Amino acid sequence: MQTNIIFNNITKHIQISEQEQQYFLSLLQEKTVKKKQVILRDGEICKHSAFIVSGCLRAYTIDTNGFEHILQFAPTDWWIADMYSWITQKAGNLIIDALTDTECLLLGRKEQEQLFIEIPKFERYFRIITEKSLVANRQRILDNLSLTAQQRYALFCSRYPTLINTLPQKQIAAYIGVTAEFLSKMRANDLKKSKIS
Amino acid sequence: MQTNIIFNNITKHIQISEQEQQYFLSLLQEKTVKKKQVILRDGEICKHSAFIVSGCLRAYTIDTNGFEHILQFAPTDWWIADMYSWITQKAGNLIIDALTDTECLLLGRKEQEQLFIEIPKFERYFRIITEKSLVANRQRILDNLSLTAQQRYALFCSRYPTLINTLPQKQIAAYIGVTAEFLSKMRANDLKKSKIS
DNA sequence: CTTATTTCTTAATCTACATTATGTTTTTTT
DNA sequence: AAAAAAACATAATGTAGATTAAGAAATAAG
Repeated sequence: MQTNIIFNNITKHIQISEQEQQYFLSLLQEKTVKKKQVILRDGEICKHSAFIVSGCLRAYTIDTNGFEHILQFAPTDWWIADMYSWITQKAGNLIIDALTDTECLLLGRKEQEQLFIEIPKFERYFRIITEKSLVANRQRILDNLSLTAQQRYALFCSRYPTLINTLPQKQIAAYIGVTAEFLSKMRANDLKKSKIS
Repeated sequence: MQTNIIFNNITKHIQISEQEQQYFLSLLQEKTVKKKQVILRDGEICKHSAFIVSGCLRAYTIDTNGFEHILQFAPTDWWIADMYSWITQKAGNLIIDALTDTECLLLGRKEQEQLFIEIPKFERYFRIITEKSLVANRQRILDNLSLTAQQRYALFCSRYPTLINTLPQKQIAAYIGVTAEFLSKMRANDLKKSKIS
């Protein structure tokens, strides 16, 4: 597995020595996940945070009517976890599964705590990426409050150009908050308009 | 100003000595804000993060149709900032103003960085509260995706019982993502139902 | 290569919530 | 205490997006 991807990510935020890299690596656990395989179920405790080396996972819920609502996609270079369950070590309500065959690196909560004690710099790393994630999530809330479905779709396309071609439309619909049928309709409209101009 | 509120908050997460308290306090700046006073405008750089000692601030945007969308309320014991602008020190897009007369403590970004160097424990404090904030924001995204307006209002009532009696309904409407008219209608319906049962 | 499964499209109908409008009550200002 | 402004309520009408349904296209599985 290509472990250099994770160090590339880390060294954008903090500097670490070869030794520190080795120690960090020793805390991680490699895992491969087959497409459609579920790695965290509703009601379970999230024991690990996963860093994606290749492939794509997703975190979502299923509502009382059986509809899926996607909180997060995690392609290469992203972390994913049920953050609530991960930090409290109580039962969560998210499901995490694989949209494609995926390779990832798992970090246990205990291992993370140990890491912060051994190499405090890593606390900075996680603080920074948590801040960035918070900023993105806050923006998404405002987008959901203030934009139409059309605008949210356009924004998704510009923000995640890679995912548009990799993911099925219904997954994107479940992320931006519309039905697959309505997304299909919007795309048909967009196409008509682009032919005119 | 009651500075013990902030230390009460901090010591829930980390232990600090009297000396460390004094140092931290020396980095803060007291500020009082009158109701309706704006402390951060759209397009400005967010120089400070504010901890609320008393009163209530809010962070919001105004869309192209002139409608307000509220990202966050900050009553006593909460931090508020334009997180994007705060961490990048670039121009942000949030407006922050006061819903009631408010007393708060301001922490500059530079001062925060200095703090992390002088007393690394504080990096832990901010990591933890950022994690908690992230969890809350992620839950709000899922709520917005999966719940009806009725359910979101009920949830707001149970989650923030204090705010319901303090804040005007139109502010709550702009937070849960409905018009003030529709919230009023929902409340009338709720009332009818509660009279029957 | 064939069948089954999943994904995507189109279209008619429906509904939760927005918009517009008008009046009332409460709060703020003078 | 009067006047102005803001907040709240009610109701008619409008619409973005949901629901239902049913066929077509693409992927996956045997």
